[in-house]
Amino acid sequence: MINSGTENTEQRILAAARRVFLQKGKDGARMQEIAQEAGINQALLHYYFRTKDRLYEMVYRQIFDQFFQPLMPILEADLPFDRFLQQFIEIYLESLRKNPDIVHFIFWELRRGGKVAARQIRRRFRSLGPDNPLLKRIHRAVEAGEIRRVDPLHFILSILGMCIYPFLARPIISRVFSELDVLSDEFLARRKKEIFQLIWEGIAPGNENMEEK
Amino acid sequence: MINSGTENTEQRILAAARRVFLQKGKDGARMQEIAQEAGINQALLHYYFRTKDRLYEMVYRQIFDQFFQPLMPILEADLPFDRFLQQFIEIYLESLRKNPDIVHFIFWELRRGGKVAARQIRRRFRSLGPDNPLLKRIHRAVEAGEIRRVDPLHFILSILGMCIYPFLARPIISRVFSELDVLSDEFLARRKKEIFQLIWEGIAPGNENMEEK
DNA sequence: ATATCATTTAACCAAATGATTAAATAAATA
DNA sequence: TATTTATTTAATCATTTGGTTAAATGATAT
Repeated sequence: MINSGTENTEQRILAAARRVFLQKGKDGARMQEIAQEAGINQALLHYYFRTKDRLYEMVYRQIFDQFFQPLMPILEADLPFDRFLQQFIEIYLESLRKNPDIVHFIFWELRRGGKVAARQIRRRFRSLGPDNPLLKRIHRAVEAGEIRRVDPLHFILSILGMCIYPFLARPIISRVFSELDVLSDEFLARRKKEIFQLIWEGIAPGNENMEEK
Repeated sequence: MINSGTENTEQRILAAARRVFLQKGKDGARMQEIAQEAGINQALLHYYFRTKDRLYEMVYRQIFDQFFQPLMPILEADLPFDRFLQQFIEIYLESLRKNPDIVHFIFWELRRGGKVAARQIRRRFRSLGPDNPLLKRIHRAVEAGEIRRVDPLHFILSILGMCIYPFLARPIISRVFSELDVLSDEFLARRKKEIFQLIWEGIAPGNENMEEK
């Protein structure tokens, strides 16, 4: 019982719900508003998804997967670590740029999501934790002497924190530095460079001799 | 017309409201719940604060100021930059540990807070942006050759990102790495060390000769 | 043409929500 | 003691919210 009309409507609802949930969170989103956003009446929302909880869970799952995507292509490309790191940062920043609304939602709903969030974490337990491919890649780099000895988990937290924070702080940055747009090419190109450079060579004076590739 | 009884009640309400707003956000918080948390009846909430919006704005302001405190003591201490940086990281992490609930709330409500958030940002415009003491300290360090040339703003974003991210990701970390407690002494001591080391010397192989102070 | 599913409208439901009210009592102050 | 302010209770209010209903119409498949 799948036809293009029905599937189109369902997708339309999901897309609308996504927009509203990302903006308002679950608590702040209204079913009537989602219906309006999707261009349908509210009864149809319930026809397709029954309850707000169900709709929310479906949307949450999509968003969760999108945010915690493991970026497998570059993880499998077997690049030297410095090239790998540069590409990781670039792709990660670009992904955040394409979906700037997600970061605020993700962390808030991690806290608020209760069972829903717990379910998604459980579903992705291994790939987020013990079998995290990024963890493994870093561990390999340490063992192979590509980078000095670091704690892989802490290293990941550092990289991700540096990539994500400007997007979280964007509402402030755009107001107090009026010429700065976190989503602009300039800012992100600079961001990519500063992150990589900081990670690779640190800031101690005298660490500046690195040749650009 | 300020007496200890009244002020006590007002503070009690504010403290309760803070706990509930931090946990549920503005949208999810209920006046009846706040009243219960404060051990009063709901009518008194309105007697003191009139509306949910007003109560929220007062609480938001407190929390905002707390989160964006400029840590003036160490900024004024005129330490060498590496010592300064170590202390900044330590104090910042400790501050986050004392108020782990704030981070999720702050960034979500930056997005959701609308006029309220805008007002607070405007109020703190200069100290967050153009006159940011941390920006100045970094700029001075660059000019004095204490550290290599970096973009001060990007550098701040990196430091803050690295400090804040584990707290944001805590709901995940605690589930997928069951032995890890972000708020524990061990984790934070390690975090402090890894952040400083990464910032100071980077990860390129061969950057490992730094003596511990 | 018939049957089934998708969609709409408008009204309705039950519960929850922020807020108010009236009256009484408790506490603080002069 | 008298007055004023703080606090309580229980009920109420108006509105909103997620969800339901009945009937009709539109779209699709056979």
